[in-house]
Amino acid sequence: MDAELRLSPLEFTSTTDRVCTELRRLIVTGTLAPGQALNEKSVAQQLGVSRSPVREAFQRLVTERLLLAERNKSVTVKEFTDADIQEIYDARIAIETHAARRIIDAGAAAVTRTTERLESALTELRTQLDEGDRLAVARADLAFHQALVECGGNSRLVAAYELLSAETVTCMAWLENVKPSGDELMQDHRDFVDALQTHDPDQITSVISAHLSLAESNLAASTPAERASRQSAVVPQR
Amino acid sequence: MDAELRLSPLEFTSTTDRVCTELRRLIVTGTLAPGQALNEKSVAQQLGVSRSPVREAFQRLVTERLLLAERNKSVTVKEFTDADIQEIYDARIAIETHAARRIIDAGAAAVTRTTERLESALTELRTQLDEGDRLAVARADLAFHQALVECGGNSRLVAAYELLSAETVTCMAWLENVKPSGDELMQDHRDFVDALQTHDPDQITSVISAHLSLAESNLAASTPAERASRQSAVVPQR
DNA sequence: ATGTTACATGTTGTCGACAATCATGTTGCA
DNA sequence: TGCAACATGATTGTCGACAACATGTAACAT
Repeated sequence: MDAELRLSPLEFTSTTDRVCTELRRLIVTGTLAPGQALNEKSVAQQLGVSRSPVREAFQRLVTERLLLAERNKSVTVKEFTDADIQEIYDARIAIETHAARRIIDAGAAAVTRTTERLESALTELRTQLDEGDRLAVARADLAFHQALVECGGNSRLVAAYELLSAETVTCMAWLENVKPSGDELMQDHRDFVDALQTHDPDQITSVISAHLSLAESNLAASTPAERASRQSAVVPQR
Repeated sequence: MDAELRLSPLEFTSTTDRVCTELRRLIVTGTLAPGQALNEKSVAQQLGVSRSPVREAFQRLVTERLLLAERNKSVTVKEFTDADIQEIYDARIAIETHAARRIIDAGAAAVTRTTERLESALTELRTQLDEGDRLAVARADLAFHQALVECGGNSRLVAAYELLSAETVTCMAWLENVKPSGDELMQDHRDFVDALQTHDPDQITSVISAHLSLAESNLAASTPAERASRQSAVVPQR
């Protein structure tokens, strides 16, 4: 009967999921300004859905720390202080160093496998650097680090790290990051990979700490990016 | 005028918050069985609220990994496998060791302050041990570790650790934990505090790893707790 | 007896509406 | 002119209703 036409897996995604994804995108790309209040009705109308899924998406994004909720007040896009940036990078150090140690503990094969993934992430980073899109570079950078954490094999730490990644990108989107040159950035990540291959936990730990501390100070030293251009496209309705 | 009756700070908590708190309590105490399906209407009726706040609470608890959601299916209470337990304790090691290192980095004053908090947590643990309530002991144990993480000063890691704590308690509530004797447990935590006072990062790191690895194997070796008694009090409506 | 179809029931996903709360601007009065 | 009280409008919190979906049961055909 149905021998020939083998159909696709066919995947549905809930409305809440899509709202969530879209809002997350708008936040991490900086399209929605920090501190920006999000009107439920307005967001719902512009996305063409009702308020229920929007509210549920808000709930999720609040626990993801991208939105801030206060009773009887509109949720607002989270604003990041210097202290936040410090915390984010500190937490990233905690998770990355742990992942690296676990990978080394797991033996040479695990290190090799990780190295391959990191190399491929590096290639992507180089591509994006040549491309020139600031945010795409930031995402490729983060993808590199995320690959390391994933190789650590702890899904809970991966989840925690994803939240930190989203926060990091959000910060970068709103601060004119005093980025090192592309070559410097690449070299810095190469050192990272090399350190992993020494199989020395303390070595890789100090390299990670140094790498992230540097990135943190680069970010903290940045100035707020003016962007009257892409003014919040999802709220003005007043 | 209003000199005499000075009123309270007066705090309101949203319905969603209360639903969330109540469900969390039922889950971590094991009143709700792992795998148990939660009917929205039934839960709403029994809590005396409508489905909206219940659904929003579900959203939060899903991101807290206490509930599991599937499209067009009832959310279910998360079930934990041995792999989960392994992950949870591994993640706890990552966060606790990092916190300890940061506390030591912060200097002698920070270590002293931390020690005081840990001592007070130990006193509470002793009290609960004498009391004899298994779950209360587990909570006191977790409170000790949580105090350490809080002293680390990174609110994001504290938040991540709270999720892990809740998962840990849930596991303990459902497994007949082969607990060491009260004295052993106390001594183990005392060693923990002593290690911190050496101000040696590697020392405290290995003690934490050993402590949590031991706790993990105790938990993993446990047998599922039969509890026909306190059968799920919030769902039967059929 | 077995497998399939159609139906019946219950549950989730989504929506619009109402009540409670908050923000704002205006009026009244000292 | 300044402050307080009020009126007004908008926004959130909560609710009940309906549609879409999934599951279990009965009828039917092979």
